[in-house]
Amino acid sequence: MKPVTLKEIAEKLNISVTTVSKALKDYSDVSPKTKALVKELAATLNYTPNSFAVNLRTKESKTIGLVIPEVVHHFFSNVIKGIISEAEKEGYLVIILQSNESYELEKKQVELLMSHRVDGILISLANGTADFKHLNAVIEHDKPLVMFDKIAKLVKCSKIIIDDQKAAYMATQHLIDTGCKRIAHFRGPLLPQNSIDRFLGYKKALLDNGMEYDPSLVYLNDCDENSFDDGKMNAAKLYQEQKGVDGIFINTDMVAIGAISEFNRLGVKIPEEISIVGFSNWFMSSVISPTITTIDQPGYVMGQTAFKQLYKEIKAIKNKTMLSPEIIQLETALVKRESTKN
Amino acid sequence: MKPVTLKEIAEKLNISVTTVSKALKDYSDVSPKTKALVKELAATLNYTPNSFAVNLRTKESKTIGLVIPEVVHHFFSNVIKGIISEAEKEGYLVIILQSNESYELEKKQVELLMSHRVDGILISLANGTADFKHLNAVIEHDKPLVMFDKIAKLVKCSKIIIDDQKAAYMATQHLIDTGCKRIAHFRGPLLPQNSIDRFLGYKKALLDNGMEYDPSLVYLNDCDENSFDDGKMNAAKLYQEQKGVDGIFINTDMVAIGAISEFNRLGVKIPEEISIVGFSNWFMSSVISPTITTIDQPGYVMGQTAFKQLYKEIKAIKNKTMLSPEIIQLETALVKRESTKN
DNA sequence: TTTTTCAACGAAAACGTTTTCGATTTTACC
DNA sequence: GGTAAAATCGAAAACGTTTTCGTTGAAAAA
Repeated sequence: MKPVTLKEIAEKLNISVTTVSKALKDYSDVSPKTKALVKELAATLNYTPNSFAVNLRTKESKTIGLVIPEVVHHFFSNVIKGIISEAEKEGYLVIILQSNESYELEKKQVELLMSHRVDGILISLANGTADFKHLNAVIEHDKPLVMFDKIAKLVKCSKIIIDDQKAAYMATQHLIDTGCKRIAHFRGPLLPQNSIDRFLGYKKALLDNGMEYDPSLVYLNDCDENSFDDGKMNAAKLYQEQKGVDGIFINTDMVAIGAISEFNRLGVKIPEEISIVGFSNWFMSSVISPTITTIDQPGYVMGQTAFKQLYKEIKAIKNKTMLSPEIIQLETALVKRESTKN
Repeated sequence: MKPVTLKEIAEKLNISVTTVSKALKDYSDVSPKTKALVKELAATLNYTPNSFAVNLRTKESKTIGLVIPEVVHHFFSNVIKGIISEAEKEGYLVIILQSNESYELEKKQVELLMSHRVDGILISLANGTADFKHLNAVIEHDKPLVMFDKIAKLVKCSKIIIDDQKAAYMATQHLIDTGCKRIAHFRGPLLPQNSIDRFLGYKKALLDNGMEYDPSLVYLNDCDENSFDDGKMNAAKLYQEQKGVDGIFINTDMVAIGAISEFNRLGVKIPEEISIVGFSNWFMSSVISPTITTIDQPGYVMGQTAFKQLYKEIKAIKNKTMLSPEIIQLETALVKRESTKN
């Protein structure tokens, strides 16, 4: 059962392929009569343009690539959903690839997308990525690239982010406002800009409130991941060290959940003995006990915004107009729940 | 900065496009010398074949489509990951689309994928899907189609599933074994095969153990979704009705979490007063308090298996060999936790 | 030497579409 | 009736590959 082509329609109607093509695209130089004829036959034959041929001719595939560190992740799931839904509105399809937080893999995936000639690339960096040649290569090939969430400041492209520093400041300030005197920070992996900014926000909030900044209260992760077990381990360590900590600002809800789980096990009361603020506002943090005070990170909207920006740039390149990169900051909000006092 | 083509390589080397193409694909009728020459130049020029042209010529895109009800979902995230990772091994890319549990949208998405001429389609049905014309159309166009998790028995294609009935039986049996005398069931939406089979397993376990099956203890969902709020509502309803229920087998962990949250609020002790078994083994069910006894549903492996089967069928169609549809059942296991007695 | 075989290459068609540009016909205008 | 303008169509090139089938020249066999 072969797919029907323009040629077949043309032969059946005794007209040329050219006219058929034009009729279907409502060119002004084909008469209303033949247009009607062509469209009718096309409909009954169930004609669909061969997208391979269209791609070759138009040099675009109406497909974009998306590279994220991890698919199984509440935040990124929401981003994916935002991207897909927005892309669909413009007739774009989305190819998803993961980097597994590995620079090597991320590089490979970007190159794979380039060789498949997607119309643009959306990326959130792996925690380990410190070299940006693969990204600059994309830009040099005149292919639109938009980074979101985990970005590299050094790459000249549009970026969709939140103000991590401000959000972290807000989170820490809330701990201070609710009476915490000695506040620790679980900061996650070393490299990504996110971790750095959240740490800076934490530090700034302390200093602005005339509190001491004690580096020994900042707990790093061992690996490049923000995992449940990291939360447990850091919580256990903090408990052991007995430094009089009464509040923790934690990099990610997943880690916060691990910490809470460990504190529950150890019999540490939350928020009475230790208050906790997480980051991301996963669904999970609203159903765990105690529910977690956290920073709402708008994943869905970030996905939408990222695609919209990419789409703008795709169109710009088609029209050969230059567009300078934009940095778009999305709003975050503190969500107060049971893991902090009020 | 235009991409380099075979033609340019040919001109630089003063040979024909044909020979260049053959050299790169190691045809036997080109001399080792020219092969080396071509390959070297191709490497330095950073040649990558124009996939649009290759697609048009070979009539395949090395791309498959995936349609799922919902992206933001722990189980489906794992399936996606399994599919992507397996697809990558064979050089396939994955386009993801959602149906939002809507039949209309599902139909549209399938047609969209067909018009983009993917090499095959993987699908997990929307809860509302009761008509299968859009799926049969795929098969009639000789395009491989594999269904997983939420399937339709009536469609003649390969299916990757778990034995829902057996798993539900196991779950219910566990409630019985741990002393429950009056067991309710939250069954989820009406239509999907999953719900039906899990319900049947529940019922069979009761009868096999000489217990009464009471239809009034089966709670349906209002809408086509398995939501947190459904769990809360059904739990509240069950609490109000005071039917002496001491155990519940719940369709999905998400609903179970809602129910637990409501029981916690109402002061109902779990598992002392009511035991609960969920379904799916989400990560969340291992961190909530109490942790939930549940059925482990292998999402990642299901994704891998689904792609492998699709790949087999893609190859079969290329070789024009017939392949009859396969039904592959994956193993599930009961994960005992705190929401049931022991 | 002549014939046969084989190695190495290239011309050309094909995949199905889009678009430019020219050709033809019809209509409008004086 | 003649010319100009507008309406309608189609030939052909192009996008970049892949693959079939011939062609050439040289080596091997006779």
